[in-house]
Amino acid sequence: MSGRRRMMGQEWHRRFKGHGYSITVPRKAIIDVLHKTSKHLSAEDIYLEVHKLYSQIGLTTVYRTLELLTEMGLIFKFDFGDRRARYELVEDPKGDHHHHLICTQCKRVINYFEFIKDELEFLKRAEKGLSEKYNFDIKNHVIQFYGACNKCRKQ
Amino acid sequence: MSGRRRMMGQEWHRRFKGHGYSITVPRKAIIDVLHKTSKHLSAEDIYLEVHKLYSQIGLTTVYRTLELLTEMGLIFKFDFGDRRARYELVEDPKGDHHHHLICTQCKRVINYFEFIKDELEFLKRAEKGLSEKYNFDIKNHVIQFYGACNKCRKQ
DNA sequence: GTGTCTGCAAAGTCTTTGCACCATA
DNA sequence: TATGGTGCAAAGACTTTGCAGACAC
Repeated sequence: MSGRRRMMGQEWHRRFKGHGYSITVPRKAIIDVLHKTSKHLSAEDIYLEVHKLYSQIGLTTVYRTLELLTEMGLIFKFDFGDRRARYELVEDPKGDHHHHLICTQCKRVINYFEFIKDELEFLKRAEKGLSEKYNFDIKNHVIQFYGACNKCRKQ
Repeated sequence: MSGRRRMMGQEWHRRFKGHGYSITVPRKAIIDVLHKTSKHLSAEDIYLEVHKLYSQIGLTTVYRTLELLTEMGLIFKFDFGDRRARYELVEDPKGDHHHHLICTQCKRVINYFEFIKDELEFLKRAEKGLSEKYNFDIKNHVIQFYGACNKCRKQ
């Protein structure tokens, strides 16, 4: 794995400009927070974190930025069943591609990193076929497994 | 395809009992609505539909039933980006397994039915491996592709 | 300089909860 | 008949919107 794939400052800049948006302090701060974690943060989590460095940045801006990033396909917006949206960088901070196991009872979410190679083979074919058939520009994908976690299945 | 796989009355009954719940008129009505569509209905959509036959059934019951069914793993709860939850039977009404292409710009959702066989091979391995490693009882899975639909990519 | 972005406060909207009554097993 | 289910109304919580001032390029 030569060359770090994760987007650095310049890259974000380019993407923002490409979409006609400008880079601002709040937006950069929010991206940084997402960069530094592998947790599934809610808008408020992010707000609180950003607030430590830039106390003047408001929750509204966080929501607006997250919507922007979601639309650009730079972050994922999840709904794991507790009723607040959770956000995650599409490009994992550590460069590790992962997906989720979600317990439908206790709502616990487990990140898993296995079977990525198997996944790739399948995805390569599917993405190619689907984007041609539906004329759809596929940027990202999500795979989730639902069921009962070790604690809940005992009950 | 011998033997219809979709759950009939008896089967739902059994599953409800298994979880300690009872079958009631509202619950059956809600399941029926989901059975008869391949659309992604919101709680209110379902309420309105159920209301045609049973005008006394309230929106609250719809929400409570949907939560129950989600927890039991009988339906999926999606968040496609407009801000209301959408529900779908895990076992497709027509018996057709499908997944979604989601446009992050206009929020359009396309059901696709291709590559299910490829998917199966990959899933079989992943599910086995993951459920063993995490001691997780996998019941369902979701695969989604995000990007720009044919209309939005032109812009 | 000009269009975009931001913050605050207020409003929205989907979803959940409290409580008394009713239905299921 | 006892426990769980339902409906209504009210509350709750996350998220969005309006508007004036500030900022990016």
